Amino acid sequence: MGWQNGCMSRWQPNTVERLQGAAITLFSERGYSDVTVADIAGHAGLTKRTFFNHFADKREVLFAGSAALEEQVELYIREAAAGEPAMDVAISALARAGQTLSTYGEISRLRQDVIASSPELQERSLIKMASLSTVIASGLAARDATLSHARLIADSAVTVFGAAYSTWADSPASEFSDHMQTVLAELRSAIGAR
Amino acid sequence: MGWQNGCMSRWQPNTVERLQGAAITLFSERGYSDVTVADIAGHAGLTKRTFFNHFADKREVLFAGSAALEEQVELYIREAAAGEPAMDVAISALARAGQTLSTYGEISRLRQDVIASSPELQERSLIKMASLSTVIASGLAARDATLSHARLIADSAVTVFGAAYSTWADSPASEFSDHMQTVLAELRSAIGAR
DNA sequence: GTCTATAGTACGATAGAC
DNA sequence: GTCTATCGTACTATAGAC
Repeated sequence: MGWQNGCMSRWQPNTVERLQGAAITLFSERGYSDVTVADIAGHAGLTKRTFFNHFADKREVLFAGSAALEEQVELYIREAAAGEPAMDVAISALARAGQTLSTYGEISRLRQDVIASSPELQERSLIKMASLSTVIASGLAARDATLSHARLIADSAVTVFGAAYSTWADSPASEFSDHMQTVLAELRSAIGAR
Repeated sequence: MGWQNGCMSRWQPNTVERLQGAAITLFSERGYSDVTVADIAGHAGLTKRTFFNHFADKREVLFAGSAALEEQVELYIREAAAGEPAMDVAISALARAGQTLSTYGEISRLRQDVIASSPELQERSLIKMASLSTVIASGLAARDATLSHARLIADSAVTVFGAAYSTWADSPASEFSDHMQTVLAELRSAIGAR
């Protein structure tokens, strides 16, 4: 057991991150359903009890960052200039908040594959995206638009975010915001040509 | 009890539709969680056993048409002209398939409100929309695009579909495809101005 | 049908940091 | 002393194997 840090803390730091890392590693190796919560906790030098102290259920370990992401997005939308078009506000808020994802790096690809392999994880992912969209829609509606218009913009921006995340996860060294802009351009040309 | 039809059938017709109608009526009156499956079945002159013969669970009664919708959309995409832009194919397939919704008429508004009132119904709705998007993406990928491009188009088209459904449900006498075109134009102007 | 493994919960105890 | 993060144990519910 490791007293790695200078002070005499009894516990290793970064509990949540260690659990996330252990979970993604084990899920990738053995598959989501063949890994127990006890396995994950043990791999991180912790117990099942502690796992559930940090995550409401087994799926949540893969979505731990989503609350922070939402908060950031909400903040960026509030900070945006008053006259800026709603779609630009939403896209750049997501692009900026998404930069934080770069701390995960290579893990993101594994995470994507794990989620793609399990219906219950895909379901949870959908819920997280919908929640993110709701946050954005509220933020935009508070600025200028009607709620239904804001929802349309928010849903579309989150669609772009999801696509950008997919391509970015395949080359996590690249800039996330570049992927956002690329996907946005792709969508614009698909929808705009008339 | 009604022997309404000329032949000597023991059962009233339109079992599924009656169950749907009963469910939406009762859900609207009492709220989703305060209505049991037995209530719904009884209201339609049937039993709980029959309900589960037609629907996998309580939620499914509100999403019974989705499989047929997917099949129609899939067909329309296969039938589309080869050179047509992917987004146009997706949008018009959804617009055409959505016309079938007009048989529900006023019920649609109630259905929307019920879904909006229950997290577990919203969750199911998300899954249905994602499934619809997957069908569209497959269809488009078979035509021309890469899968990731097809997914972007499909997700966006389904977003438009969802928004169009919301506004249409508020005035179900109007043409569904008009709502699709209106929302598409709304999105185009939000995303396109540069 | 029984049996088993696992998810998830509840309550308390412990050991440090401050 | 308080606060917080961990751990121990016992419990319920449920899904799958048999």
